[in-house]
Amino acid sequence: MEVEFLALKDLTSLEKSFSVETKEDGSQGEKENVCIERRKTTPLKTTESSASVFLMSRKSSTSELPHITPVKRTVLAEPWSPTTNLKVLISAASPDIRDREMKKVLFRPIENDKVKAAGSEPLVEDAEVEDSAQFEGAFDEEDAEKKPSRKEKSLGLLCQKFLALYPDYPPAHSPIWISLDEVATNLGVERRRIYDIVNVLESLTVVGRIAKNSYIWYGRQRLWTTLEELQRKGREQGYHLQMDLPAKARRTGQGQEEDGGEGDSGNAGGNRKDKSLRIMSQKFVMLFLVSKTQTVTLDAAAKVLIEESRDSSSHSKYKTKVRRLYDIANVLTSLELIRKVHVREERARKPAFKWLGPVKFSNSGNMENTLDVAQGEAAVNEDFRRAKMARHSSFSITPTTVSVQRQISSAPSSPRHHLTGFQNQCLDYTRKTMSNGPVCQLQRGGSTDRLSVSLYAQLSHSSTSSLPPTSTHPTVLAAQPHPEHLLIPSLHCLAYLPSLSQPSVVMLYKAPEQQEWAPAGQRSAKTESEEEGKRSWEENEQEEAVVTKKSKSGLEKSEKIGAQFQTEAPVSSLEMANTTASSCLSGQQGATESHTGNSIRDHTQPSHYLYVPNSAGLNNFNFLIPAGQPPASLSLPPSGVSTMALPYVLVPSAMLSHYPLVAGSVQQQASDNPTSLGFSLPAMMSPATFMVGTTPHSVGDASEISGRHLPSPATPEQGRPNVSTAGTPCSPSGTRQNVSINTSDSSTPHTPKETTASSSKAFFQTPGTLGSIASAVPAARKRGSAQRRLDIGHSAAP
DNA sequence: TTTTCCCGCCACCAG
DNA sequence: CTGGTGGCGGGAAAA
Repeated sequence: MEVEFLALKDLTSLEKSFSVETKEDGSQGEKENVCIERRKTTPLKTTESSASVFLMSRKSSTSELPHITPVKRTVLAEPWSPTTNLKVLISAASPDIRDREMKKVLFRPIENDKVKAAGSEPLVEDAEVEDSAQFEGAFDEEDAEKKPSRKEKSLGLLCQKFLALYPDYPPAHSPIWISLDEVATNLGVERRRIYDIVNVLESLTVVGRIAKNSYIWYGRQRLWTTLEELQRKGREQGYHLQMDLPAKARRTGQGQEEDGGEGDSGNAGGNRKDKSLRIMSQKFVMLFLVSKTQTVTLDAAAKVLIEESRDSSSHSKYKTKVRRLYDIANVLTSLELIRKVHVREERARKPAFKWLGPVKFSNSGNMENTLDVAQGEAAVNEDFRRAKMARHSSFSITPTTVSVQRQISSAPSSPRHHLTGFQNQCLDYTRKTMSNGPVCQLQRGGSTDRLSVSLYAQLSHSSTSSLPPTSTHPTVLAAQPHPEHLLIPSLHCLAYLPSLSQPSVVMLYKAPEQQEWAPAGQRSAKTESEEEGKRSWEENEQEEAVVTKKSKSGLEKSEKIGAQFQTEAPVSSLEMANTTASSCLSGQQGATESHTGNSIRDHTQPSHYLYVPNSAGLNNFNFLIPAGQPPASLSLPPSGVSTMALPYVLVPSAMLSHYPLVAGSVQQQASDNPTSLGFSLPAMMSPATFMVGTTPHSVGDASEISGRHLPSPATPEQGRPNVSTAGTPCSPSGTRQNVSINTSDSSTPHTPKETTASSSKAFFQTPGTLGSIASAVPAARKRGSAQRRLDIGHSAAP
């Protein structure tokens, strides 16, 4: 696994190399800091959102800096495509998100520019990239305007990214550890935000708390069981009655649960604190589960919750509750358990949410572990499907991808855990994907078969974890384990999104076989989803929210494109993406032909691609590297720096972002984006070769960088394999080499630290693994400390 | 305007 | 204390 990570990193690094210089800015490194700081300090923050992540590593050098001004960097970072890409993918998965994504996408280039302007960087990247630059220019136009909008920072989006980092169904035997610090760092947000997400996830047992800053990722394995329990509890409590009641009537017996209730769900340690968000989340979910309509209005939920808490339900209380519910709803939406709708009640339409998850838990309770869940379940339960539908799970990251594996390099990092799980997951994902609403539409397209393209993404950042010591992460150990598996699964996997904001790399590949996958059940699911989609269209009112948005925002474009196959439905961005990818792989030409995915699908070309989001330097371009390919293309020199030559495809990020590119319908895009995209895929894809410098590992560097204790490779923790080596067999592509890419050295002078650090470490590590620490930690902590100071100041000062 | 909800202050708590 | 958590609500961006 690690390998993979490494690989990703490497990839990242590659990117970096391009842009290398960015790193040099010292400041840039820490996004975290940046993020944090910037907010306060600069307005710039706007953009920031998540993107920044990767950079973190750099920060290593200066632990202190963090606070300092990172702004520039941030900016830089953010804009990037990586994030964007994610978003895109995500969006594909879920419409809502999509919208946001779309919007966002547009601007990144701009941002980049801005950044440049900011001056911090050097831009070298640009220079290097030059070509790209040109392209960029083109793209820029499109981007031009966006900025940071609030949406980019939304909890929902953040949650998506978070979810994308881990597999829905991690292997039972190898738990995935999560370090909040790392996550925060990777996602480029403050910890505070992560708490919000984690608390909700914990309430549903998607994660379980182990210790401070440490959580275990359960994914959806326990979710169904938890939901079932919640349903039971909800009934016991009479929530269903309450729902019906007017407002206050209910009160019936609520008291009991309150805090205690949740227990099983997962909270490990009971804290009273848990109270609110966690409990509130469970109660909110209960309301859905006991609701006949499976639709709950915020208003009703808030009232019910208020009563329980017995608070005085002053208006302010109500307001506060509603705010919290929005937070929860955003997370649940990301989980695809609910979706926003509007219910018109008497006079007006009220915001409400509709449950998309399972309602009947026919199976005996424990599905969780079962088989590996996904498959079995999927097949079996409709409910599951439903749940799945939504998700963009596809995005989830699974780590494993081959590419990743390969890499490994040094980083100590972490978390490979994911990997293990993958296999299963992969399957699942696909299914999900299939099933998912968004995707579902494929059928229409006529292509029943989907291609399975998988995207693997990785985080580039190195988050180096700050916590090295933590130690506890057993997971680590586990994780590594069997690279092989990884590979296999990968075949099936539809898509993995890069989890992070910056996925450094994404692998796209098409499954060789075509599958028939969708078993009847799934199909049905699809159908449903489709139907839903239709309804929404038809129905306008309620659901529309989602749908509409899509259409409005980016969708139109995509849809148009997609139209060929589908109409209304939200296009499955994924497909689009897939298509694209596949097309690329296959030969570019296809794109045109295949407007639809079909053609593409047909192509069997399996190919794996490594998708390298353009990072800083190349704003607009993304590289698709045929992984599978022949190694020939790649060569790795054994020793440290080596350069690889890879055939690659440049894809304007913009395009990627808008899925549209895919189909060949460049035009459409064009329409959207005014100038930019001029190219059609085919064109875009021109293959080329590119050299990447590799550095074997930067691990050391990283450690150095951080200065911290970082264990660096050696880290005790886990035994993670560490590093290097890695060699995991990568899969299909076999080219692990690519992976290795990493590095730093590459061409630029840069600071190794940064590069390495960032690149290498980060990826997924889990919880404390990496040494990255510095970067990550600092930011968070610093921030925290800062606050503290403030706090202290208060208290003390007086 | 209203709906959403980001942001981060600040209280709490465990170590 | 110190640092991790997370309640809470102001206020501003979306709708």
